[in-house]
Amino acid sequence: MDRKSSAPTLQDVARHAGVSTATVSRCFNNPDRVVKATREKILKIVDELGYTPHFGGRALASNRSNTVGAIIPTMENAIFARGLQAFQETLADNGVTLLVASSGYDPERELQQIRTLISQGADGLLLIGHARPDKTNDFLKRRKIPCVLTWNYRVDSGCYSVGFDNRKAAAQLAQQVIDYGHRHIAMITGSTVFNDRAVDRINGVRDVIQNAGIPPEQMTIVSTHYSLQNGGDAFAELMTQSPRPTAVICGNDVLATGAIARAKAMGIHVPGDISITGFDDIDLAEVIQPNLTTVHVPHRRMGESAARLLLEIINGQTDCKSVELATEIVLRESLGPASSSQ
Amino acid sequence: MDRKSSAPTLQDVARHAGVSTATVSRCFNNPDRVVKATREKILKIVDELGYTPHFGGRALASNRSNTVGAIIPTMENAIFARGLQAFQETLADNGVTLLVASSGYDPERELQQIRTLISQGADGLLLIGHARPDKTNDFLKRRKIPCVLTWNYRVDSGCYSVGFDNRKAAAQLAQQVIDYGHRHIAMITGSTVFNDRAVDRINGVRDVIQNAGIPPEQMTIVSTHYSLQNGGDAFAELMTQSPRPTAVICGNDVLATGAIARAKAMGIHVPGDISITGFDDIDLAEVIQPNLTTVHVPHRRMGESAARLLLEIINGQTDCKSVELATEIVLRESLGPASSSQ
DNA sequence: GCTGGAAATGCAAGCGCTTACATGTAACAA
DNA sequence: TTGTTACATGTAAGCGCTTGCATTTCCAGC
Repeated sequence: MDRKSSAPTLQDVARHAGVSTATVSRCFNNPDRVVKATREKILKIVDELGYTPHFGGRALASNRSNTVGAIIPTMENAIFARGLQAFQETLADNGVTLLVASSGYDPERELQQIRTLISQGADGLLLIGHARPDKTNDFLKRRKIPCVLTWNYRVDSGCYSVGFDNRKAAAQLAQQVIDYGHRHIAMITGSTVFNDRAVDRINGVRDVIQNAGIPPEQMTIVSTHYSLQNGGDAFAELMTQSPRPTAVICGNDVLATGAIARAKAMGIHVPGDISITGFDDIDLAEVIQPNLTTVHVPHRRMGESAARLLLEIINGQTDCKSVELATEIVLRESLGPASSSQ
Repeated sequence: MDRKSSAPTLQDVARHAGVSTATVSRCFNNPDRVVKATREKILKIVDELGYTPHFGGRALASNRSNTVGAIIPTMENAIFARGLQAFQETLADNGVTLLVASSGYDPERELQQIRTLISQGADGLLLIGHARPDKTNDFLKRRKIPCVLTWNYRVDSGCYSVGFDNRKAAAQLAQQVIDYGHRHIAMITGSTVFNDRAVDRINGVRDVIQNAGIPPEQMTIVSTHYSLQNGGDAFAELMTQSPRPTAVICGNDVLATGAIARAKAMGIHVPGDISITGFDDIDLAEVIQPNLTTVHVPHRRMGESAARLLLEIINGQTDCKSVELATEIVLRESLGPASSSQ
């Protein structure tokens, strides 16, 4: 890499400015410990040379990288994008860079990504959810890696978390569905393997159903990967059932949108013939016809809070607190009264 | 950071394995230069200790980071997500890690991000589009930073690029609009400041309009930031014009979707009263009612090609070639014949 | 059992930076 | 003037790793 060989170093700056490397270094890290005239001279040279500090050297010498990592299941869908964007912005405001990797919902790959990010010098990590293999948890614990788990609030896991109560939120939504008179309810959910959000949402729905006197085993659950296509396919599968459900509760807005699109294609009217609900309240939810009744998740606030918490942990503050955020049911068109055609 | 102090080092591994640090290092970087028995012994220790190489040290010593950076305008919308995901996957297959930052369409911030990523040790960069301030181009050139510019194919810029011809694609789409009999055409576009994609798309439309004998200055162009809300607002603004356009060509699918949603809210029928087109062919396009006529962009292939090209450049291959990808007009419901009501 | 040479391993010099400590300098009180 | 203090700057020792070169080990061929 001849780029590197042509990159100016602290040395170069020091030489040109006629000072020692220590002074240049201080000029960046403790500006007030360098007298103004010197500082200006140095900064001028820095500018002329186009000097940028070398991360590796810095990390090596200071044992600090000012970098944190985030591993999300996928970048491809909007669910995580907004929260991540806010996370990144908040970090940037504090001079911290974000490294992003995506695991494709694969725990093995997640561990590998964690290792990579840590060896890249990440001072801390943002991860999604609490469910992961022991191997991963051991690694995090053994290395004492500052870590915040998001998208699900949980206190028992011994880790900091910023998120919301997926079970409660799903229950609230399910209660609405029940209140609309639905008794035959089905679910389309993402894979539940190492996905505590999905599991909690299912359990939330189960809680309510049971409470309403509906035998929980009567609720069909189709599990699939999150995509419009899969949401549609799962919906079609459910429509072969008899008796046909009058409401389909989907694990997220993507699945729900796929389901609605398929319903239309099958000539099934939503919500006239069947009600469909989502989760997340991404843009899609407001745009699809009929609009999606869903659970609004404060993605941006979640990202910001996670960033702040992670920075506190990294800085060794002792009074760090996990944050539970509230969600909100958004009633739109896709949920209506149970059709009497059953 | 006590994490660091507790992290095992190459030294530790070497000591435990009873070999020198050089051997351990070689064991990772030139496995065949270490005899099998030794290698196995070392790997066992590595596993026991949970050793992960320290990126900083490695980067410092080897002058190579196996990391590339990408700076995208925003993570919040799906446009870049899919391409980036493919980019990342291809890199990962080659043992390279991706660092992502987003600039919020701000050239100043983009430069700052570039600096950060480079000092983080990025061996190369993926950037969006070709238009940026001289300052930025100078920096890239002076540092000889391996770089591929995407989302727009262009040969003149002296940089490698992987993308498509925005102007031609927009022209093809506009031709369709003309062919449907539209004469009063308006555009909603993203900001054109340092956004060559937006500029090219406008020019593509202009080319065709002019060719069709319509005075180009007759085409109203509303420029705004990409968001559903803004797309809707811009659409409402256009509807106050007289004569009212019969077709609105939008700079991307997000704007177009916002426009369609607003049209519905205003009681304007698409495509009966007015036609609307998009660009990108993101998921949204197939899901919105009416489906969006748009330009399909091969996002995943673009990401993969960009990754391969960037890796070649970094590895010093001499026969690297920019890649032009084809786009495709996707005719769906939102484009129809010009209404005769004018 | 030697010898020569290839293969395996060790040695040690940095890579660019930070930082504890040493040194130099100026301002001021006595 | 001298001693004291406070502050600006310099000196140099690593941080964890790679790698050119030196050294050791091993074994084929005699």
